[in-house]
Amino acid sequence: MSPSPDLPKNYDFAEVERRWQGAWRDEEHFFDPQSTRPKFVIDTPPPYPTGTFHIGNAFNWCYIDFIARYHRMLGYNVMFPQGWDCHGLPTEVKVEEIHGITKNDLPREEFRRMCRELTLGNIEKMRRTLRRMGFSVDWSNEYITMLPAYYKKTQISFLRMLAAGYIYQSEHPVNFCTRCETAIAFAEVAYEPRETKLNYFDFDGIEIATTRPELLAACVAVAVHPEDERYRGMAGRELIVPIFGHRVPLIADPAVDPEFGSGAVMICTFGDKQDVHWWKQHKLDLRKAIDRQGTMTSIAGRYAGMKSGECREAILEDMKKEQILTRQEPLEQRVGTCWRCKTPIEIMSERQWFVKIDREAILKAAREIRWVPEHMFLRMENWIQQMEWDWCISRQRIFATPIPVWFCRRCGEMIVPSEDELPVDPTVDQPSRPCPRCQSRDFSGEEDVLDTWMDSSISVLNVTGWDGSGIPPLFPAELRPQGHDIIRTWAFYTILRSVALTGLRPWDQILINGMVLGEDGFKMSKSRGNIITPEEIIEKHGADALRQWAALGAATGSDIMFNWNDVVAASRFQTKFWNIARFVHIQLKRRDFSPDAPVCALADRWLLDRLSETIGDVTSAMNDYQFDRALKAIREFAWDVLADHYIELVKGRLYSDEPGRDGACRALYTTLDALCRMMAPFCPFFAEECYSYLGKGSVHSQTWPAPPLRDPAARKDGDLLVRIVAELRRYKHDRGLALNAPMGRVVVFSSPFTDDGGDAGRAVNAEVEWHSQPPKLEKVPGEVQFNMAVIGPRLKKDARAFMEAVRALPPNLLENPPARIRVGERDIEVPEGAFSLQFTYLLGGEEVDVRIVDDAIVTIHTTP
RNA sequence: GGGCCUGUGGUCUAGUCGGUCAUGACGUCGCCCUUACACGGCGGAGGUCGCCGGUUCGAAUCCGGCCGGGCCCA
Repeated sequence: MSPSPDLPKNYDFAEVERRWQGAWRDEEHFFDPQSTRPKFVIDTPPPYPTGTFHIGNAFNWCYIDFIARYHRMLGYNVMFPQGWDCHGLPTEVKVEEIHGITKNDLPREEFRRMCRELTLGNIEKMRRTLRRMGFSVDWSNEYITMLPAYYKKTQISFLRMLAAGYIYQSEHPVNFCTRCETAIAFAEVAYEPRETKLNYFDFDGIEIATTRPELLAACVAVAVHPEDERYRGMAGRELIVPIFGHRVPLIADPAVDPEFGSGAVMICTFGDKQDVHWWKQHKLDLRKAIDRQGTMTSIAGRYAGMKSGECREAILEDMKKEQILTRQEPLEQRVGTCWRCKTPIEIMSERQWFVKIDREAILKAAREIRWVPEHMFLRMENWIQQMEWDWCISRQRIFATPIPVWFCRRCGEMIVPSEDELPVDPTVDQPSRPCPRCQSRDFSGEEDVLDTWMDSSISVLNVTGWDGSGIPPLFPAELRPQGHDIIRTWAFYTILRSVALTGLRPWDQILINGMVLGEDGFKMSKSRGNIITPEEIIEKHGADALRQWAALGAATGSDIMFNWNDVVAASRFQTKFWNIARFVHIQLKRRDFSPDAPVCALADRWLLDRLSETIGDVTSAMNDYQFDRALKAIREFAWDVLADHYIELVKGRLYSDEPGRDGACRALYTTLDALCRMMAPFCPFFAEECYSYLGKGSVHSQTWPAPPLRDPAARKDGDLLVRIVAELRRYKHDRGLALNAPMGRVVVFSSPFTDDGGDAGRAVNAEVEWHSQPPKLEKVPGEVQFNMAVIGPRLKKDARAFMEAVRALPPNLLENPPARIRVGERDIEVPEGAFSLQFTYLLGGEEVDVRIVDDAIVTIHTTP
């Protein structure tokens, strides 16, 4: 308790944050596999290593770090791992850009090496931001999905699911991006509004409306609604496709909307998802008119070789020539596009790999997880329930985990490596044994690679120690923190994979955070120019201030608008608190005090009771992940209760050498200690710096504070004391008196207590006397105040009539209420505390001002 | 078109399993440089709690409808 240096006058966040960042050791945050303490494993989202850790990441990580630090203080063995989800198209594109090449110019392995190199550099940049933010990441559990140690596990998971029958390959319609030349999953399809033309043309006597004339060559049927009078009896007929001349059936299907266009629709393979339905249902032909590059195929006849867009124009032109195009009208529609490059997706039938989706099992596991906020579960539920196709996991890319499979060139047999041979790249490596069926050694390796979600959806298995079999030792994890934008992807796929590989839910709880919006209320984007980087904020106000913004800017789960004001307010709070700490430190040092001194003064016991209440509030808010409430409670307590009320009240006592001084010192010490601990998860640098002056080591190795004292009587009396002092200050303010100006004699008539240890008098610079007996004042009755919290529940319908009856009572009865009162035709019992009569008081003879504070009467004798 | 969320003083925001006086921050106005802090203190002004209707003694809070915003999906 004898840290000697005083706190500097100003808090220099830049110096302090730099110093502590350098002083803290990574080992302090390592998960301890040997420990017997309860575990708390967090399945941290592995970000995509773009090279910048943006503010949305920072926001998400703030929540995680609050939780990690809080749980460590509660005694948990916390794992806060950091992963990097490396594979994927953006890096491929970036590498092509940097080196001025296309991926097909180089051997696959060479291209991958370039991608890995870029990614490692990006990861290093992002690590720096993570450290600068003060995140207590467990770097001993870092993982990088593109490295063999990790993607080996991805391959094992693939083989396990393949063996278990979860994975199959099949020719099936998939979403396909012709620019990226790869299949994509539904989760990767973004819908965008586009203006297009609805073209009406004559189709062998029937008018058809279509937005995709270029697919005419792929037309396999025409459909009408079975009840549509216009086409009564025509189902089953054959029609000749204009321009191309092949024959297609006219079918009836209730899914056709008779109101749309002409009520007749052409079914192509494939224009949209509905076409796929009809194609399956009616067992129609398959005609591929567009290839993987978006070029028309040979079945498009004279249009073959054109890009689909050119083909559309050419066909419309030819329709005009043949005079079958009857009209065109503009149409607003939502087009499915590739979420990376915004190219409209095509639905194509391709041989692809799929993962079976077991809706019921996934839903069951999802229900076992505690969703915070609860309503986010509905998004998962809706997504699961409307899934129609299995998950397409194969991609035609390069920088990704290879699908570890070969095919025998002679007999077609599929060959998989044994698990101890992994990882493999089947385009480079060869099977270790000949084909089991035909003994051939001539193989072709699978060139398709895995969807990146196949990597990241086993993040939880990886961090919980999965070795490829059974249930990992730390499984399930305690918490998955993530944004609501990836519920249908990362959360969904992870649950799916955990169920498939372990039969269990992946986590006990999932905490969903909102999105960060720019100051203008829109999502941050380059095109809007409303991007703010974490570095920019840290530079101006420090990491702690940014962290406080994250905690306080929005209720958990809500989207949060970035707001400089909140950051500035956070740094002001730090300044305020710094001064509180400085004041306390000066007082503790000024004169020795006994750490065992009894805390008996009313104000001191009151402070400790309020502190205890605050600790309780903050604790329960933390347990519910209500960081805004938690930090708000801390701030309000520190600023209002401690600084503005308590310290103002006991200043005089602290300046004195009275014995009561020790009690105040103890109360302050206890309070400062507890506040530093509660702030530690939110602003780790600042809390550490303040705490260091207490000379008790790092605040981050302390336990979460326990309430020091519950004293309901002191609480009640102290509230009154504080209110009386506030009233006296207001009185001075109203009179134009300086707050420290002498104000003569004040007499407080209050029955609850008569001893404040002299605090009030010193605080308002007056001679304050306390009396338990009421003064001999002339009472003048005033307003009746009703307590609706009592009256409402007891009297319900009669409340209004009751209040009218009370108001009508004569003054003497109002002062001493009768047990029953006549309301209309009935006698009604008067509930206790139903109302109270306000009085104004006059003290005969002497000229005094009277103020009423709750039940206390305060007389102010301006002429002593 | 469907699902979920949301609409609170000039701005942002808390509160939404009903209880008189609606939270806080920023801004704004007035007074005060009181030996921790003017990045402070004290006090004030400012709100039909989106609109309409219903339930209730009582609605920001519950119910219905309408209007606006967001997210996810068709």
